[in-house]
Amino acid sequence: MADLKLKDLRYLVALADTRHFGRAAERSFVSQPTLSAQLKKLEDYLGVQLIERAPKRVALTAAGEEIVERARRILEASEEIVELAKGHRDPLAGQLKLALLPTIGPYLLPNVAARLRKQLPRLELMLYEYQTDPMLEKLHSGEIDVGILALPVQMDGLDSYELYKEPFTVAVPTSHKLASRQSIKVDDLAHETLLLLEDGHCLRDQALDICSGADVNEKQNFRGSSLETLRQMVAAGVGITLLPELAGRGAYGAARGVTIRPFVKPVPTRTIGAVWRKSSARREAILALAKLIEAHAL
Amino acid sequence: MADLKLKDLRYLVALADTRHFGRAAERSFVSQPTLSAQLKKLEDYLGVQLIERAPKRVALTAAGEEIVERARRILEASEEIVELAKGHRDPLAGQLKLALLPTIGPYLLPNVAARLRKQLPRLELMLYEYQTDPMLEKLHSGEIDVGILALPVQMDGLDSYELYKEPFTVAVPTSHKLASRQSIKVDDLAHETLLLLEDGHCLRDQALDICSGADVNEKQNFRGSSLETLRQMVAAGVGITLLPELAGRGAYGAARGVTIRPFVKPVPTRTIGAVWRKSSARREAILALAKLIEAHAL
DNA sequence: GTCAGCCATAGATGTCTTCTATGGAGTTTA
DNA sequence: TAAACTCCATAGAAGACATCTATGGCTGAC
Repeated sequence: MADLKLKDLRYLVALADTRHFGRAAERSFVSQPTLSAQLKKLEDYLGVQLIERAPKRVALTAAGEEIVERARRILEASEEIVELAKGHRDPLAGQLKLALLPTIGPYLLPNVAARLRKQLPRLELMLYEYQTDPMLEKLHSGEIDVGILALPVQMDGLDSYELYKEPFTVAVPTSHKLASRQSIKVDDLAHETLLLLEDGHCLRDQALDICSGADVNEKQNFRGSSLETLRQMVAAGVGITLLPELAGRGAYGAARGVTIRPFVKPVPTRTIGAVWRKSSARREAILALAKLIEAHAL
Repeated sequence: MADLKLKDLRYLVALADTRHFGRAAERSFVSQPTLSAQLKKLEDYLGVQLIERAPKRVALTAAGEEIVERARRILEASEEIVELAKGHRDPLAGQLKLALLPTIGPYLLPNVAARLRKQLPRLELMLYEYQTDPMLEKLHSGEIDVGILALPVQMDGLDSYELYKEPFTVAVPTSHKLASRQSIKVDDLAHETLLLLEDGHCLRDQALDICSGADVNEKQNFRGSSLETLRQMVAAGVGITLLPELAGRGAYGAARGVTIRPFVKPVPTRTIGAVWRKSSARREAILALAKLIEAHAL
């Protein structure tokens, strides 16, 4: 046997309101026989008479009254679902869980935060910081919607969008001999003491990769836990380090005792991109966000 | 466009539980393509993507999660309706609003109350006392389900069942000359002072009708408001009255100073019946009640 | 590279809602 | 008292839509 249908409940409530089959049918945009027959089926299905049909008087039985009451609640809740869905229709609204690399987040966000609020006002960003591998895991598991990291990464099931190419810069103590140069070659780093982040930070590998040609010495027994740690170490004269350009600019860049110098061409860079699940329903919001960052990151 | 269907919500909840189209379909007793297509239609109708479809991973969007939550509530409530209906299926259960004439109620109920509780234990009787006309009104309006009164009455839209024929008896002061008779003829009432109920009581009209042949005098400036008032007046020697047989028996019948005597044949009687709306859904319970009264009233 | 798992699509089928037309009971009006 | 009207139920036809089986396509695993 068929089961309960919302439509039938609507018919029943319409009848309860009008106490008249014809007008209830009209209100339900169906013919009177349709409403009549469907309500009879509803009674058959429930095994209870809901309606007293008298020539000039339609009334509900006790069972009918109780069921109408619940039917109203159900119909209200079903309307809520529709309304709720309406609220979710705007692809540029709602929560978007965004993760950034620790070497990107604090330096990129100040550049785009204001524009974000203006251009995507209904997008509620939830911010997280993860290193590449945990970020990819949380992306796959659905914990976050989009990650901003250094490309390339393993892309199975993921889509990506290239945001910008970020030049590396060299950070040296202000008193260092390289501080007087306008720009620096990779070979100039030979025999320098290089300060690097701890394992897990992709920036560590990128820096090592850049310096693989030159004969540099990584400072032993030291692993910085953040770029700010590195910066302070450089200021203290312990060694030099490589900083992504964004990290060398703005409020953070002006640290005392540290001088930032660009590389000469070909400037080593890293590619920053946004990554999300191919199957993500937030693709549209993510692309809007990505394009905004692309345009205003640097 | 079609509207929300409970079945679709069931599919969605099944998918939320299993996170697998095939198993959700199995749990819903439909094929996988059916569930797939219906959920897509649901998304189209709501205008929101509810499901992230990835090769090895089915997940819900934020909208999906919220809607599933409400869908669960709706489905629970719809189950409640079915359960509620089940509880109303027993035609011999539930409330039954029963009205009796004031000249019947106190005398009939003691005879049947015990049997009622035993034979119709799930029937919850709500008792009322009304005179004939208000009773018929409340019957038509649906305020009460069944009335017990003296037939015949105006039967438009009503059904009736004859319960019993109630003989009238004569109540006289014990010191009255008629008290010594074994039985009484209507003509014996000639020149007696007759005590009657106030207007509105059908018993008043019945008594007047019976006595219309004899030359009796209704006590002026007096109208009893209940049979008990009349009985006390008789005991006080003010006059005589007619009592329905049930009112002359049992606990009430034994009042001091009052003697009850039967009429000789043809004994005047009134016909007591049950009356209900032709359209009433409680017909079955009413008939069961009526047959019980018919068997055990006298 | 092949295989298995899984969801989407296509086309056919059948159920069930819905319609119009009509019947029948009851009430009101001429 | 008959006729017209109101209102709900029934009948039969038409149409909409959910459902099925078969199949395709994509992905991840061995």
